Amino acid sequence: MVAPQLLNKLFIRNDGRVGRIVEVEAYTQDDPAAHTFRGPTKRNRTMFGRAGHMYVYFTYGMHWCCNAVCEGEGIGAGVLLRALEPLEGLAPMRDARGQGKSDRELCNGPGKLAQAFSVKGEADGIDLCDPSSRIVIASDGLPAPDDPIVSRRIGLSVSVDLPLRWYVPGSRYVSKR
DNA sequence: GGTAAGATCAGC
DNA sequence: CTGATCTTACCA
Repeated sequence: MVAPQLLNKLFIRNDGRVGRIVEVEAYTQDDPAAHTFRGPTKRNRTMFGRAGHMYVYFTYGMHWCCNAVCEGEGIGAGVLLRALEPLEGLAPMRDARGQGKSDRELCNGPGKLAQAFSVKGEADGIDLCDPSSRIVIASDGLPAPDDPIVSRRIGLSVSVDLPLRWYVPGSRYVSKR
């Protein structure tokens, strides 16, 4: 399972916005809660593509969410980025999120971090491992925690009990404890 | 062509 | 706890 390996990696936009990934959830194709459960559709097709690309989807009529595709071509699996610790570019994040937001409120939720980084549908499918991409995931040397907290995922109506959510112990930037 | 539900968030 | 808001996917 690669999901917890994304913890402590950096989510970087090439305009200077940088956040550290502190919370993730995993979705595999055999999981009824995953968008890929019933096979490829127009929306989820990038999750059936190459690993390391970004799957961006729109939900609840107003929110975008970012995922890292995790399995090889033909297998629909990914990791939802649920929260970041904002490190750089807090001003443009606040411009996107609304003034008056505390540091903690900028990226402590999947819809919030997408908004903070101005990620929308156009970003679907970009290669997060290609240094020339607008958005990448990279390491600054800080390894993933060896004692990540595991819990149930959030906001689901099926597969409610699977332990597929991980977050950095002690981080005050997770969406929920 | 109609519709129910949704990997959420902000405000009361 | 509830309302907002609208796309997607499934069914007829």
